[in-house]
Amino acid sequence: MPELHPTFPQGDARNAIVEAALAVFAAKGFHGAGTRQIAQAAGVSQPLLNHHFGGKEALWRVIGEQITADFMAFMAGAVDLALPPGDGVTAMLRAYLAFWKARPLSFRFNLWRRLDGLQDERASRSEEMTRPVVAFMQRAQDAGFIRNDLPPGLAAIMGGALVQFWLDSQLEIRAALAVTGDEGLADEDAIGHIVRLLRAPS
Amino acid sequence: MPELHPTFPQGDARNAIVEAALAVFAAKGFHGAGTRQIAQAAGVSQPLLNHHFGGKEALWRVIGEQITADFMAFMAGAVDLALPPGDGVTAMLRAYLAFWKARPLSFRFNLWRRLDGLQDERASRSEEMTRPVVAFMQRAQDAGFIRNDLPPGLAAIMGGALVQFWLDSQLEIRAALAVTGDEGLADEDAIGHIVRLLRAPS
DNA sequence: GTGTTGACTGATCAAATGATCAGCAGTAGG
DNA sequence: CCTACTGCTGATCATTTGATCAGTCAACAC
Repeated sequence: MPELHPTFPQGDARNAIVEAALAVFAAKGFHGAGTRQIAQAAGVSQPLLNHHFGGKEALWRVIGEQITADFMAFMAGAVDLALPPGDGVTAMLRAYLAFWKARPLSFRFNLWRRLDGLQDERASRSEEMTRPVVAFMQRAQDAGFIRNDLPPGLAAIMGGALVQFWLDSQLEIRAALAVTGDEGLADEDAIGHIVRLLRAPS
Repeated sequence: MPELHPTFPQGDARNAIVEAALAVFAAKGFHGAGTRQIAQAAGVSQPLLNHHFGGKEALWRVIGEQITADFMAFMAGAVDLALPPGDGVTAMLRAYLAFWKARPLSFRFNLWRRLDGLQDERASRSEEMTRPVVAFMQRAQDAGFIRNDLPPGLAAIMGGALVQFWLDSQLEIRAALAVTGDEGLADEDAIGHIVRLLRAPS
């Protein structure tokens, strides 16, 4: 089952290359991944990769854009403005977590991308990704659900950061919990804790 | 001014290599960095790098361990068990932020390391790094300063995660704040917000 | 049939990689 | 003076890198 939405309906080899490249890039990053390894994982010859994408860097960029597009589409469907603020915030964080949890390779690819990527690309991307979320958070804040002692943009992005952290650092989290003998937490518990941090004190 | 504590008192070239390697590794990661580029930045010949460290990978490991050691030493001096819980938590987060803020190269190196590094290395490292912090957080929780509706380990590590996020994502934070016309925040404001999230409701 | 187009591959290229080796200079010990 | 050792370098190694090129093959148009 492919992690990425197919780029071309019938482009068999092409999609195979994209999926294989995603896996290799996610594991070793841009510089660590070799075109031959990608080609082998895709079951095609190495020149074919250049034939379809024009080069390793272009392939990298195609994958990155595909992930962003998938994410935007998913979130657009998950953010429901009709929901009451409380449920809405929870649903949003839950969707965010579910999306990446279902796409571990894309998640790791994005981690690499953040280190490699150029600054301006990063800024514009985050701008477009956070805008709707911030607006939603402000609404929840106005409704008295989210604490109002911090800017809505910060509340929104901190929620995202904590979910990101939850996804990224299971190892560290488990270690920290073990210090006091606590056991691991389920995803739903994590969402609950994060929402509670952001809630207005009742 | 070197970012790393000198490894050898008089090892002139050796320390130059370490500093140069830190810079190049931080910029491009392990696979993106070339030994020739490191040598050139250090003002020495490329074979000298092998002569002193035995290889690129060993050099990478030396730097990583040096950063961890510096961090541990710094935090040990910054965590003051005599402080009242509230001030102690604030001081701890402030120290954490100050340490990495003063060492942007080391910070970025560590980001790379987290992606490259082997899992077991990661686990043991985080284990040893978080243990004292968790213990401290539990004390602050018992004293009623930190909210008690989440495990102390989670409180400790979430505080760290938010500071980390603050350091790592200035770009995204600025973008999110701009959506509602808010301007940037000072470090001290960030610390304040983070502590407030973790505080017990009064 | 012929011609054309596009997907695809094996062979190969120039460049860059990390590592190695022989040797140079300086210095300390005898 | 000789030896030994250490810090250091230029030259060079084998390997791997991403990219290119010529050419095969099948599908399709006419």
